[in-house]
Amino acid sequence: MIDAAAAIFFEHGFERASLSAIVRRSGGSLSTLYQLFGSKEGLFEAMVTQRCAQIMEPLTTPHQPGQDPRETLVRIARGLMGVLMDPEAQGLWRMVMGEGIKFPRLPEIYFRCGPDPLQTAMVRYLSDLHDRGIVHCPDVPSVVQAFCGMMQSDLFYRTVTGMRPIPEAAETERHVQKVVDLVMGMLTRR
Amino acid sequence: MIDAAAAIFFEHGFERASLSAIVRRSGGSLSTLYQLFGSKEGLFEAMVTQRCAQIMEPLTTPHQPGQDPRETLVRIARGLMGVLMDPEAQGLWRMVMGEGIKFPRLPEIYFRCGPDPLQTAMVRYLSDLHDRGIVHCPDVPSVVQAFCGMMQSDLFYRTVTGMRPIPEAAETERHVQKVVDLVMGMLTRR
DNA sequence: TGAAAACTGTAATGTACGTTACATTATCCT
DNA sequence: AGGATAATGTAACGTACATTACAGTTTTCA
Repeated sequence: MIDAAAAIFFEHGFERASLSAIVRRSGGSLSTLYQLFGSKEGLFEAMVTQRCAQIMEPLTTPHQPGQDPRETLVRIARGLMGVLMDPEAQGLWRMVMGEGIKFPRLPEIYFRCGPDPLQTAMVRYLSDLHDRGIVHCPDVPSVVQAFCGMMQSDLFYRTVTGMRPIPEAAETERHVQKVVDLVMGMLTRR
Repeated sequence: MIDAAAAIFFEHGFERASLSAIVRRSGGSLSTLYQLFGSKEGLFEAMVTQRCAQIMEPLTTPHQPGQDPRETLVRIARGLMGVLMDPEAQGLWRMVMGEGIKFPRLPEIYFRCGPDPLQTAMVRYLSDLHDRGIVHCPDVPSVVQAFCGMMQSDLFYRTVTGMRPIPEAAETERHVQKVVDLVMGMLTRR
């Protein structure tokens, strides 16, 4: 039933999504829906909570400090790119941005599941590299911020708004390489 | 009347905004609204079109090639930051991201008024500096993308979703300086 | 097996709101 | 001034939909 809710909510938005449509798709009954979630908002929150954890899960994998830094960054960037270009994750993003003011718990859940773990893991990883003298980076948080910001470029915004289709793998890979190049420049320069 | 529509739409979103509320606020009459705009969607589009041009206007100012590059970048970054942290612009952003799928004309209008002019102007400016040997930058578009991406950091996302209040001027200025530092690093390095 | 709990289908209720109709009033132009 | 044009106020219409009520059915499990 949460799957059906996700599909309908992500496609139409909160207000336009009708509970009858969700029930029709999920196969359950309206009564059970109210039994389980209490209200439309309850179902919405439960769905977002579940999907946040599920969609963002690839972003929480820790990084082994022994590997080549560039390869590690590329791996992280590819994982992030995969999430950014996932149609369901894009629906979730639109929900968080569009309904976040009406539902303050949405941004909380989103940041706690996605950006926060990714950024703390990256800060830990890069700080470790810096401490061991492998890279020189006096301001790790800023570099991590820069990395995340650069990943979410026009490519992402134009896709999430439907202005262009999901890009080919080659195009996302080019973007990954470009961002990692720029970040590596920030790490090795003096 | 467009002012009232903007206030109500930006605060509540398209579906939750009621035409009666807009009329009550604007002082006009429901009949005139339909006379002028034809429907709720018509008013919405007219409002977004008007506000896009108005809000994004500071981003379209051209740059004099004679000035110090860093100062120019700081000036651009401050202007962009001013727009990003403007409550009305944030409402517009939420509309474009949240309702863009239902209203494909919204992203079109938005990109044409905001990101597109800013980026082409910056590309022109930096290419000129490169051609004249003032900076070294073989891939200007990527640097411009990086600049725009870094400006829209967590600071912006957490503010636009209501997770934190509009930041103090000192905080935005720190962010401006940090981004410009990183971009200058991309321009001068080898 | 048999009762308790959970699930289902359908109908009813209430409400909010977009949209239209229409009669009335104000504004403009020559 | 006076007719044409636009603006206003109000009421009505229709619809979509969240929510509840209730009676019937299935599942669970001891």
